[in-house]
Amino acid sequence: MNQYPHSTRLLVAIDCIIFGFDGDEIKLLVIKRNFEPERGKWSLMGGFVNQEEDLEVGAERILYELTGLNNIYVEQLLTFGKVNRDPVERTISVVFFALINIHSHDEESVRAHNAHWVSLKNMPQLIFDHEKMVQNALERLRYKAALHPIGFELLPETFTIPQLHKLYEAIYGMQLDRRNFSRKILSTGLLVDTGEKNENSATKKAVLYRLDKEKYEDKFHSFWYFMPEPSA
Amino acid sequence: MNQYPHSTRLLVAIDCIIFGFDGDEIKLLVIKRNFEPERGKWSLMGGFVNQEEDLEVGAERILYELTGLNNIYVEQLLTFGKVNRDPVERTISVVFFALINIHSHDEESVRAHNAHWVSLKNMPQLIFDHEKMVQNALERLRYKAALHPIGFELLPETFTIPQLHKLYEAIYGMQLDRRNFSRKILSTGLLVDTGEKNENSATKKAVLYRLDKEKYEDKFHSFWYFMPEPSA
DNA sequence: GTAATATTGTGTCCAAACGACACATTCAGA
DNA sequence: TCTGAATGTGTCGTTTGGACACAATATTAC
Repeated sequence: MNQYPHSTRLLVAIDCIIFGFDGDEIKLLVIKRNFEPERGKWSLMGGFVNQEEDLEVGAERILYELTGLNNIYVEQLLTFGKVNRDPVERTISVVFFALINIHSHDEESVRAHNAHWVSLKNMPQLIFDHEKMVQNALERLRYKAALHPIGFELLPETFTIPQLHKLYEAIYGMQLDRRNFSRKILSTGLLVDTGEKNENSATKKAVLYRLDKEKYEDKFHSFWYFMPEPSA
Repeated sequence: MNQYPHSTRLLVAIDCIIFGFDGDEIKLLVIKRNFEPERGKWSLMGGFVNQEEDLEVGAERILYELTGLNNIYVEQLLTFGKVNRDPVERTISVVFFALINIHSHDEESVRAHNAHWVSLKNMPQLIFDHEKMVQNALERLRYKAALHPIGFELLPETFTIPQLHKLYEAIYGMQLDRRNFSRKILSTGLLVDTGEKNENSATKKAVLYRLDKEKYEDKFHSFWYFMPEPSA
């Protein structure tokens, strides 16, 4: 098996950025470590890569372990590998970032792992280089959400345009004109009117939409704004 | 040192996508392997991560070894880690992609490594999952070049707008209106007229421009097109 | 039951940007 | 000096985007 005997082998970890949206701001799911090193400190959910496990499978295993969720939006972010990033032993960390509906996870499992949703504006200190990972993930989220219809992953199956509007304001930390936003979103043709209305509202009830899955799949890899489709 | 004794350690490699532009099309620098396994086949330039070496440093070392170049544009792409991607032994590969001026590298060194520039449209078979890596890098190049002033990395210090135009047509594999492209590029304010002209031309000589480095640094992380700057 | 208030849906207007295209200019070579 | 190919600049009509007004809906207060 070992035909590359000259080279050193390293620990390979997976860390997961898990974003949710509570209706007001973007939140991050972090755990309070109950193991050494850094017991009691805040950290991203993570684990080591198993010998016979693909990286993506490992990420899904770790996400499932914490949230009880399958089939969620996951994408590989970057790999962090500074020599001294883990004081115990050199460890390469492949970071994934996931978007979930904040109300859909398994409460039991989250409690068992000592996990909590924290606000990005008010984030506790995280171990190692985990804060850099989060910063990087936030940039990626902003990047992608500006170009691809990715925001829906943070909302329930059906949602209103005002909810979507608040989500985008939270992602970019800025105010967006309500009416122009609505026009832009509707012009994508990705939203389908369910005919129902949001009963939770205290005033005028907003129309509930759902994603047009087919158009979503089709359009996902195209830019919303800039370029005509590359050909080859 | 080994305080994570339960976990398996894996080989970690670095592979480098190196793009160049010959005036007509995007080219990729690949090597003909003179070592096992897969001796004699085409492959990306790569190497293993050293015990005491950051990933970025490793990538720069490998790029320097092949091209003799420092201070070139390098960015981490993705990490490939399928269990059986390397038939010899499980190896995680962190892939970087680099953009260089195709005429600036060290000819000696490239020859010594059996390296060649190949056309993307006419690419030979590559070993392992290297073709996927290239495909992925091409997508990233298209993505970034549409949003950030990254194309200049593939051109010499001074260049003409027709050259830049051809570069973008090559990147996207499509025709772009010459006049509209020119207007768009000039409106970014990133180009400085050097006062000189391209003496190689057989007809009307085009004006040579160079990058305004300061504006380049300032604007690099902002989108060209879509969003107003995110605040926090 | 009616008024007040907050929220949602739709529309208007003007300026900026974009794509399609015309025309004038410059250079090498016939 | 004429010709052809490439380069630089401009025009025009359409579309898009941002700023903003107004109407419709539902809850609550009186």
